[in-house]
Amino acid sequence: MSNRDSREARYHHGDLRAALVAEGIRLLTAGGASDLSLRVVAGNVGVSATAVYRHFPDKDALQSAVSEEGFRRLGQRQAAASAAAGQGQSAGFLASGAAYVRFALENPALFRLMFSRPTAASRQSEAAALLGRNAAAFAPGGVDPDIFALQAWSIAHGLAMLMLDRLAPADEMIVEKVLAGLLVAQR
Amino acid sequence: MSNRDSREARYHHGDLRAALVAEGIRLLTAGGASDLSLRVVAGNVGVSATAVYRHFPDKDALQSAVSEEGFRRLGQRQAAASAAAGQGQSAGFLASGAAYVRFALENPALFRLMFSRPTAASRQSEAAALLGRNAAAFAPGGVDPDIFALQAWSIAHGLAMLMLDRLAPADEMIVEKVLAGLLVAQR
DNA sequence: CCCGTATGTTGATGGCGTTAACATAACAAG
DNA sequence: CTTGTTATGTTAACGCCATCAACATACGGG
Repeated sequence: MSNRDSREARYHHGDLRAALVAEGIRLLTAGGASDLSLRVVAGNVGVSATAVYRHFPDKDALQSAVSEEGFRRLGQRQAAASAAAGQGQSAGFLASGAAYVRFALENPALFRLMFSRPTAASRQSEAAALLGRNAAAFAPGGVDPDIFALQAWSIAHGLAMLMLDRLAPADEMIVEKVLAGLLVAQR
Repeated sequence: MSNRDSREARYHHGDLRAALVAEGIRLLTAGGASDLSLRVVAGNVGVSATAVYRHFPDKDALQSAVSEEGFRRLGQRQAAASAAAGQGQSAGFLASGAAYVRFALENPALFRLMFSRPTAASRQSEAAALLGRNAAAFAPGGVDPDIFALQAWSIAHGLAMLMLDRLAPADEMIVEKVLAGLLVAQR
């Protein structure tokens, strides 16, 4: 009997928090970081600006939630790419790095937001675990796997950033060559 | 005869543009990116907010000028570190990379601003030239020096960013180990 | 000396994040 | 079913922001 299914003009939204995060992601994907305003996000979801404060203490908290969702999606993309190229093999390792860079290029504003806050939550994600396993497997002899993991992350992250800033041409071929350098030492 | 030397309440400032950029750098060094507001920058320089528009078309242009000054300082630091450690030697190359990361850690907000805009002017700076020379000298056999240069820049830039975001511990020892990985292949 | 232009001023506008006060819907207890 | 509590929404207002328009001052070349 409840009209929970009818999406018409209900006073209570149902799952406003999720809707706000989704709209935030959408705005970031569509435009730049400055397009992410509380008023606009709320308005697009069909709710007054201050309703946001029932679910987030301030704008920064909303951005953190959006950022978290971004990390989740990035992790998925990396895992998928890694699996497709052969998990546990060096091709899978490189593919997960390339997926990282590709995600950044396809979602510039979201990626920037994810890494624009000193508040960036350290990811205990699957992605971090995957990186750890790969680092242990592919670190050249005598190199601390933790250091190697940081090298791998740094090179992918730095390359993504430089390409976003147009300081390097955003070319898939270049991505592969730059990332492959990591494994050269081991040949 | 001119009272140009007396700094007292002149209607015309003298070199407002430079003063605004300097104050912008100072604010960024002191605090976060959000502390950089036209009104505050202008106020601290002793001028009304709208005076800024006589020297910059909008806030973004002021930020670009501040960013440019940041790049100049970064280049200086790299050149100095490289010279001190032995220019043309691998130690000098590594030192310039470490200086890059150190600059980022010492000037978080400025560094972020410098790389926060798709508008980031590509640097035809001395720093770029230095990187090119080093890449040509130290690229492992069979590796395109341009690719090697991009690898070096990416790893330094990525490491700096990850440390700023506290996704890696900001430890000088770690910086050296991560950067040294670049040259391992050549041993 | 004087006038044109560069450089500064004040005042106003619309958008922003945020707070306070109020309104309504959902829900649990009697 | 009724009732009171709480979660979730609303409107109104505040102060800060970037920016614009109109006006004021001072520098420097004829």
